Amino acid sequence: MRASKLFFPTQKENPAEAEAASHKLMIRAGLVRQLAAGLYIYLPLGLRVINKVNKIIREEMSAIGAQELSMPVLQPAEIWQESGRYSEIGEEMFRLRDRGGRDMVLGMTHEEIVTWLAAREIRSYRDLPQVWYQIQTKLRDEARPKSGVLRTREFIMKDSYSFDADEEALEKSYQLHIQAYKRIFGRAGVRFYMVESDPGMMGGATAHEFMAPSSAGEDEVALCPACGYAANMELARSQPAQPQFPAAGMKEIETPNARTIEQVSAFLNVTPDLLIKSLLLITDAGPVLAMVRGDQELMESKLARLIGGYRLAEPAEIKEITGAGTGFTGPLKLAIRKVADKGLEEGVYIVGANRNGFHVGGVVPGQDFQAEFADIRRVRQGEKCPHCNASLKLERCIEIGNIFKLGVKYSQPLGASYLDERGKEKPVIMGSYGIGPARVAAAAIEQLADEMGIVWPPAIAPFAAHLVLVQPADSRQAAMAQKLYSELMSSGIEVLLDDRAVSPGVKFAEAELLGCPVRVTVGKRAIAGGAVEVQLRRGGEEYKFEAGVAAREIIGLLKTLEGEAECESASEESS
RNA sequence: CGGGGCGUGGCGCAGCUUGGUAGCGCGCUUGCUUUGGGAGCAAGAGGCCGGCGGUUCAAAUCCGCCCGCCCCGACCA
Repeated sequence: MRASKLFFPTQKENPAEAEAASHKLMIRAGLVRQLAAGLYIYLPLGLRVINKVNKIIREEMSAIGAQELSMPVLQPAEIWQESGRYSEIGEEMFRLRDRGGRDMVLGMTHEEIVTWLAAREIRSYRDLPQVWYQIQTKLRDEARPKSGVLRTREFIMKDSYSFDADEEALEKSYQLHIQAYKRIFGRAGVRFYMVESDPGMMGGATAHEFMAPSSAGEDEVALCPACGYAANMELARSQPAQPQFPAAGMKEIETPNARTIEQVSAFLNVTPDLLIKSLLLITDAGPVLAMVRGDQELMESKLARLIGGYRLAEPAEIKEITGAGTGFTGPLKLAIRKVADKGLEEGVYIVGANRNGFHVGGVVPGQDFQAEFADIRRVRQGEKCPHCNASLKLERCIEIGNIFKLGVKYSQPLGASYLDERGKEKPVIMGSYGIGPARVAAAAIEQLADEMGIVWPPAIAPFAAHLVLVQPADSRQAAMAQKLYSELMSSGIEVLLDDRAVSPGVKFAEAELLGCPVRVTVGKRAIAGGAVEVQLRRGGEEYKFEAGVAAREIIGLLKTLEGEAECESASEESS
């Protein structure tokens, strides 16, 4: 491709609305343009990158026997009513009506549709297993689109769906996907972790996420550097250090005006980990008291899995339910549902007395009050791994892929069943597996970019080589560049030839901004010395190759680069 | 949905407090020069100041409503 013909509107300055590095650079390098909140146009360079990612995905999906198909984005609401998600999912789903007045939706995912298909076409155990996948547009009316291409309302997604006869076979499909995903992200050149995750609205028991470490990410994961334990914070576990507890034996303590954990601990001159933080919450089923240790925080998603949706009680409600003002809430003599963090099962604590100006010391949970004990606290950096006692590390990540064991969540309501060897009808056991190609590209930018611009992993770069023709008007330079260009192209190397009549500074700066793995310079030095200069975008290493062998050398260099750039799973790297 | 910020040529911004001629840098066009790190000189083009309404002799500027975009939080297959 000649730069003089390529549409790649670059910008020197960062766009005002961009925050994330990938967002700024994708706009500056002319990869994307924003149409509206969460809606992006992919320009030629951006599309090339997405297509590279998709090509890797197709190869690896095909390698595990998955078959590509395509499904409608516009879908009848009926199917979503049958699965139950029409009412479960709120405003996040785009809903509309066709001219005949039928309720329709725009697909945010395709479990329902693919299961509808399976219900009609899979009849026998002989038809199983199947893995079908699609790389298609999905739509979600996101509450808050953000960070450029990382969270959008319309996006391309690879989704695959496995259909198996039983749990054992599902496990096999699941493992195959894990392998494929590791190969895909590895080849794409992004660092990633595979972590345990919350199945959420997808349903099912087991789920994992593939997480690319980046400060631009929205998720946080807990990682054990020793045994490899890795989990999304939504369900990560830990063993916190236990403090020295005082003797048991309840006694009321006067704590005038000491309401917060800090105030009470300062007033009584004890560390916050000897207190219990009691939060009064309101659910549809009435008030719930949630308790965590004074120095810890409630992990709201963990609690929500246990008690459903909730909100904090208003001061008036606290007064009404506990009989005291805010800051003196505690579990004693309170006849409502109580959930205490598992870490509180042992120890002796100070709790609110449900009486203004008082706390109660020497309280033994499980003895002085009853509660459901469950893991509802937020894991903190440095706490001990639940498996091996090493210190956990917390890291922000971009979710680039996820895999779920769905079981019969969709096959049952939508009637996807088969006849087994004995002629008995059984539900198909399903799994679902997603990858966001745009997130993979953005994660690569986040992880590798420098002050000058993007640094693409070779496998997903829009071009393998960026050939800078310094002075197109000089016929000797033009001829040398043209020859090299043709040689590389005929060997299947994708080259961007910068033949524009702009100053050299612009060409070099833009080559760095675009981030292709190697830059080849043909200028007056190449004419004088007979050798072209080659510089690696990543690391900046420079080479000189004689004009006659330059093409061959560059091809060899690219091959080496691609091999080197393959990322192992980041978690395996550390173990 | 709650909280905050922003909206002025294509991009980045100033002007708004204290109402009166719309400005800067980059980019763009033309010409000449230049050509290994975002070139120089000269001449130009380009803006219903997000929208509607109000106050005023007069509104980018003051007031009200609305819209859009970004950030934090809630939400998130």
